[in-house]
Amino acid sequence: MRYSREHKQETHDRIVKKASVRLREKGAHGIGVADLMKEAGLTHGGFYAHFDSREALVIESFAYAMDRSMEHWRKLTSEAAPEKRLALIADSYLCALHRDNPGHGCSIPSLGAEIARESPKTRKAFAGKLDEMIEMMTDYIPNMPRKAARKQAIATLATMAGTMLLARIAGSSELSDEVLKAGRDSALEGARREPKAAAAKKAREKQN
Amino acid sequence: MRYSREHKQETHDRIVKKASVRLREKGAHGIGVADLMKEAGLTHGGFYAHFDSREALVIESFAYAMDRSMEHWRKLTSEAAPEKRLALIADSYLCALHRDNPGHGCSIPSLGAEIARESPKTRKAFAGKLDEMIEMMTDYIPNMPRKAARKQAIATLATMAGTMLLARIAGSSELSDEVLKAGRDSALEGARREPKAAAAKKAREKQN
DNA sequence: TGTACATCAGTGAACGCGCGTTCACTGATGTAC
DNA sequence: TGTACATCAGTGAACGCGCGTTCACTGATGTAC
Repeated sequence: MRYSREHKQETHDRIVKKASVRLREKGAHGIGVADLMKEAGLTHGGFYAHFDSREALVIESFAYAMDRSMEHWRKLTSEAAPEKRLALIADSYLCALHRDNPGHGCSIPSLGAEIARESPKTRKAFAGKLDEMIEMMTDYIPNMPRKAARKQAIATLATMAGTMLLARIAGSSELSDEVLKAGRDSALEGARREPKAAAAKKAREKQN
Repeated sequence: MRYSREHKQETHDRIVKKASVRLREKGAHGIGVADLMKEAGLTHGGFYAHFDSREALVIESFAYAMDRSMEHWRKLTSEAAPEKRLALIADSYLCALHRDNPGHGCSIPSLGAEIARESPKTRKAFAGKLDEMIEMMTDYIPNMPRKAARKQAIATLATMAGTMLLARIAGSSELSDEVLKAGRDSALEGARREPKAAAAKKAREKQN
């Protein structure tokens, strides 16, 4: 190798990083290879030294974005009490800052629909990251049997993503703020109430 | 006019109707003018006798689709007891048939993200229909002050749209069925429990 | 240490293609007489 | 009723443009000696 061993990897990572922002902003088909390369300070010709196709970049970019979301959640919750973690995530997700900056936000509301229409390969890559995200949220729901917690995690994530989608359709209007607020209050409802099984278990533990 | 008075309008409506299906299936940018006209049994040249631009067709098509969704809900609930209406809508929304046939389903999960990125004109048209839909769902939540009902309607719609989005990302896998089920059980939670204010009002009414 | 050579990340012109849009034309149909 | 004319929804070739992809080339850098 002529360039230092890390050089190519660094460039590759820079392209993915910049692309992940612009793709979330403009949509999976909303920006071309030439512009994406320009974002990384390069010309379009070099693209295929790094990726087999445009679609390959799309896959890497949204996987990167999903990883950043999960990393963000991890940091956000690392020092919080277990029962407060899910609320921290939901509140930081359902805010105007996230709504107005899709480029640095969750890929599900910004790219989900388009990715679901892509090739099975692309869709499955997204589905895998989705499952990771669900598993992560499940870990943040304490005092519930795993199965019930996972169900609640899915419902909360769906409410979060759906609320963000509606809020972005509404723009940054009064309606949009109303939507965000309604979603925020609703997202955690299921997790807040302690289900019977968990309550019973807790009671048993107290007795011992 | 040479052709019968209704002829042009009929053709126009046919284009919109067919386009609304294909656009929901393929995305707001996923199919071209020529193919959309072919769907209606026409050639692309005649397009601009009916629409100012491709974007104008997109606006008409999703408005048509949103109206069809609301009409469907109206029929679905017309003969049901008031307290069962929301559940009927949520159950018919969160089924595999809807997931697997985006072309005949709700525009929010299929077109929402793309429309949110379009021109203000397009986005506002969508936002208007969204508000109509919220108002309609609010009417289907009985025994609640209007304001609380509207909040619940937004939350339920967000959960429905978000669940469908996640389910489509997951394809038609086991995960996808799990997502649909979790969303179905969660969508109505808020509406099922009677809030204090409504309960108090009911009690007062009983007393009189 | 200095020089000649090899490598390969990155360049930029070029490719075929499909897109949204325009436009001169057609021909079926309604109207005038 | 029949005929000549006017209209205009629809046709299909053509337009400029931007896209994803290819490819011959460049030149900065690492390596061999």
